[in-house]
Order: sequence, then structure tokens, then C-alpha cells
Amino acid sequence: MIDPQILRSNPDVVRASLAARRDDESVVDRAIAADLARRDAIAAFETLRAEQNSHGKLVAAAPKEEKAALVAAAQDLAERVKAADRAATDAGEEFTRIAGGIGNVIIDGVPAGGEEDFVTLREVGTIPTFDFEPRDHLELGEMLGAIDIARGVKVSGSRFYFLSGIGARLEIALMSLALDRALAEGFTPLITPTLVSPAIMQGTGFLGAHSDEIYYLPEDELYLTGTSEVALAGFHSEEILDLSAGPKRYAGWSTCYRREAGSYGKDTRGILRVHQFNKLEMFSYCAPADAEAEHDRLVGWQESMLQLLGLSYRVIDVAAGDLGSSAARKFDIEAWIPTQGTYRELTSTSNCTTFQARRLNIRHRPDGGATETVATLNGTLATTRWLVALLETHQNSDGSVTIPEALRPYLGGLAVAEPVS
RNA sequence: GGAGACGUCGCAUAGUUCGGCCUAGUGCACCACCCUGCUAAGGUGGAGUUCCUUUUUUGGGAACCGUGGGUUCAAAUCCCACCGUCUCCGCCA
Repeated sequence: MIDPQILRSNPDVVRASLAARRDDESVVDRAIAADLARRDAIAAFETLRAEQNSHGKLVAAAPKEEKAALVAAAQDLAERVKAADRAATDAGEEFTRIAGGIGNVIIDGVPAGGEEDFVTLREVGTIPTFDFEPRDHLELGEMLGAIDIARGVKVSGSRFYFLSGIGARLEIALMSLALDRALAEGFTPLITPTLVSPAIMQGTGFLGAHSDEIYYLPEDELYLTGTSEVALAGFHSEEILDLSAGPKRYAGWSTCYRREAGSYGKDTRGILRVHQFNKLEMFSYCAPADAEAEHDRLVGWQESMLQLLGLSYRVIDVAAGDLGSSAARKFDIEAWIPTQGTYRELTSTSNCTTFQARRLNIRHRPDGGATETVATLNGTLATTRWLVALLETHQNSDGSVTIPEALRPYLGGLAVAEPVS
């Protein structure tokens, strides 16, 4: 939810943000009108209510013989109070409906435009070259006995898979490495619920334009989360946090579920785009003034993971139109995938400023003063998809894969994963 | 799944019988000040959240007693539904 204060005091900033997102700017005027109507309705109700309250005291104090007359006089007032209350509630809902459609105000410097309009901030690492024809991750995965698509499809349908043997071990190693890195930075680890209530799903902003991406269990009124961000954001909902010691950081370990609706025919080979995967997610609650610096810190930790794994990557500043409604800025890190000859997204880190926390009602109390909505940020530290880049980047001509040093301690010292005959 | 009890301003509790004297009392913890060599104790005062408002400052008003409805001139209090917690039983392990 956008800050109504910004809407009132600085509508042009909101308009510029909407323009950069290629969204309809006219919603700003409608939201401002709805905000005015809402405040008028509240004021009207409160005046009547105050009148009713003081009248109620008269009735209570009046001698018996006068009560009947006073009660009769109050009946009309009660009727008007009820109507005004309803009007105020309706006006409030109308404002929420309109303002709720406005995406977060982007941060200065975010490129305008759509998916193709990102800006590359930096490219890091040497793009790997091979003196043989490199195999793609699925071919390697099958040679190593690491990935079994056929049986995944047999059991659950398309875009499902088994990780087996070294594949399963690699994923656990990757997640464990990420967790240890997070712990070293002071993150609190959380294993999160992956089924959440509609209120939390709504609050985190996932029931908007992309709600068809989400699995829903109508019998139980629960959503399967596509990322632990949902549970991590809900973790402190309706709370006032103590941020005097700095940001509160959590590392959420969970399985993630995505319907991948509308991506038929896209990335159908291998495990690049699947319905279920595991992810270690960083989540940070911090003071709004610290949010941009925290965003850079999250990217830094992501980059250090990719460097440890010997992957070549680029960091991009995602364009406004591709941000999603909650994010004010988003950096993606894309790793080089040799057989595709291109970079593919491995991480995404968003600064949601106060947008998400306002809906979830998460605040803190700077310097013991008035409460202030916190900023929330999230970012990937490891996912199943990383195996794609890992296998392809470190493959050898015989189909074996060299394990990056950083992962070896988690694999009993294994240096090379060999094909199974 | 069945039966029962409960949900109050950070924590603990009073208030619900019988609606109005509840702008929710008390204790603990908290903050400021006072007092007494120090500490402990004691005294005085303060303190919740959200919203509205032409409050310059000191303001004014409204809402919030798990959530949402209802009855009523008036609801923490009465009625209904839902959510949650606890106890017992059943079921599963």
C-alpha cells in the first residue's frame, strides 16, 4: 500500500513512478479524490458520534420520568450515526481499492520501461570457454545420476523432477553453504510454513496481477507459497519491532511452489523452470532510511555466494515496469549459462521500502519516539536453479563436474562428481 | 471428530451475574522527578495503538476489551458466527 501522505503531498512523484512503470497515471487523481471523500466521511461520522456519546450521558443521568423523552430524541440520531458510519467505512474501502492498485514509488535511478529495459550494473567473472562441445545441465545431470525428469513427470506431471544421488547432495550442500554464510552475517535461520492464509498472501502483495501463479487449496483456504518471502514478511506482521541494534535479518529455508501459468513451452528442458524447488531466502526488516544501504548489502552477499561457486554473472537494475507492485527497486543477478550462451536469473533482491510493511502493519519506534513503518527487503541466497549454472560451468569433457572448493566440505571433500556408468 | 473452559491497555489480573457511575480499576515492569551516605525501600507524576482535525505551542475529537456481524438511545458486559488457546475423550503416530 502506498503512503497516503505521499499521495497528498507529492502526487507528481507518484505520477512519475507510474509513468516509468508504464502504468495509468490517472489513478492518482482518483485516489486523491477518494482520500478526500474518505476523510470527509470520517469527520462527519465522528462529529455525529461525539454528539451521540454526550447525549448518552444525559440519558444515563436523567431522572426516570425524563428518560423516555430523551431516548425518543436519540433514536433519530442513532439512525444518522449508523448511516454515517457505513458511509465512512465504504469510503475507506473505496480508497483502499483505488490506492491499492498503485505500485510502490520507484527509487531514483531505476530505469523506466519494461522487461528489456534493464541496466547492467556490472559483469563479474570470466565467461567459461570449453575446448569441447559443452553438455547442457540435463544431459550432465542424467550422466551423473543427479536429475531424473522422466520419473518426476511420471509421479507428478510436467515440470516435476527428482534430484537423486549427487544431485540431491549438491542441492543440500548448496543450501547448507548459503545457510552458513547467512549465519556468519548474523541472520536468524527460519524454516517457514509453505501454506499461508489469504490475509498474509494479500498483505505481501502476491494476490495482485500474478495471482494465477499461485497454488490455492480452496478446501482449506490456504495458499502454497512461491517463496518463503511470504511467510518471512508475515512473521512480524502487526508488530512493533526494536531495530535499535540494526536490521532484523532472517534466512528462510523452504520449498517453493509455482504454477508457471502462461509459460507453456518456455524452458521446458531440465530444471530451469519447475513447479517446485528449494530456496534459501534472505529477509530484512530495517529503518526506511537504511533500506538502500541494506539493499546493497544483500546484493553483496549474493555476489559473494556466486563468486565462491566460481560462476560468471552480471548484476542488473531491473526496469520499473518489471518490478512487481511491492518493489521500489530490484536487482537481479544472472549467471552465465554456457549452453544457452546467455545470462539467466539466479537471484533477485527487492527493496520494498515501506510498501509491504504498511499493509502488514509492521512498525518500529526510532529513538523512543513515534512509530514508523519499517522497510522490508528480500533476496535469494541459493536455489535449486543454481545447479544449472553450477553443472554447466564446471563440467569437463568426460561429463564429470568439478566441485567448487567452497562446496566440498559439504560433500565429504568430494572434488569431482563422476558420471555413473 | 466429541465435550467443556477461556480470550481485557507490555506482563499479570479486576470488571461480564443485573448494559449507562468503565474517558476500563489494581499489581508488576517502564520513564521522569523527589527523598534518604550507596543499594534496596518509599513518595509524586507520566505513560498504549490507530485515525480525523484551520493544534503556531499547550490542543480537540473518534475508534480499539480475539475477529466480524447483530440487538439497543447506549455494549468489555446481551445474542450469533468465526478464529485462537487450554483441559478431557476419541482417532492417528
